[in-house]
Amino acid sequence: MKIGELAQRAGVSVRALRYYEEQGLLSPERTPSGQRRYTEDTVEVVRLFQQFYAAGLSSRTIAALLPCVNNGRATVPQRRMLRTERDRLAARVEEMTATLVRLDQLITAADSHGETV
Amino acid sequence: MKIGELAQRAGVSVRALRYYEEQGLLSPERTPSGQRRYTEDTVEVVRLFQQFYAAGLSSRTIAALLPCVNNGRATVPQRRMLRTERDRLAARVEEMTATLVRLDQLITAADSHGETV
DNA sequence: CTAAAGCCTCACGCCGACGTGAGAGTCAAG
DNA sequence: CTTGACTCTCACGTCGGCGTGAGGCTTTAG
Repeated sequence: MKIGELAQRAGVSVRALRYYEEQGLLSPERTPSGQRRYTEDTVEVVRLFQQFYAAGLSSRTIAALLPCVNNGRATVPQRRMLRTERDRLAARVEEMTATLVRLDQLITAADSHGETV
Repeated sequence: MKIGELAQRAGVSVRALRYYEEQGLLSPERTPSGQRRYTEDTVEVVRLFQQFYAAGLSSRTIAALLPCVNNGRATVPQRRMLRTERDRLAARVEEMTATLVRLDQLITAADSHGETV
């Protein structure tokens, strides 16, 4: 499929797709005239990228996870990477959960303090 | 206390403290010569800021939460803000947890695929 | 008293994930 | 065969949270 359709179906901008390619995350075929042609599975892959970006992973990190995403395979150091990133993400989730608790404390404090200030 | 001490005790840079002030997060007293003087409680406040920043909140958002942080009080719209931000954060935590699960899937897939590729 | 350390205010630099034209080629429909 | 919708490649702009000097006062230790 062409870049416009992929963009729409994956919920990102055309610019973003070109950027992902620049970062080594996508390598679409090209027509003789130079236009990009993507396969169906790319839709899901791009959505996964979005999820990773949203989780705070960088292009570099995502690029490093690519062998797993594409093949389901990975060398030993790649698997170490995977676990490292997993742990990093888990730590961030814990931090944010703690922050959530703090916010809740602030809310209950504010609520109990003055009801209709 | 002076800015350098606060920076060290709160674990941020002097530049960061000046930046927080620029964003309306801090309003320290000034000596006649213009130097900033902070109170003890500011140490904890700054740490809270760091926690909020780490959770992805912006300066604007943190500024909006200030009345609660400082007074434990808030007007009705401020409390709405608080809840909105809480919900936003909660949503992000859920997203990231989902991403964590995805990563775990990738890991187990990679592990079960080829043991010592 | 003097030197070093710390503080002050500009104000430009950086990085990452794109946005946003500019200018030009390409492709399907009428 | 033209028109309008897409696509291409530069390449600069943006935003947020600071880093990093520059140039100049102030405070503190010896």
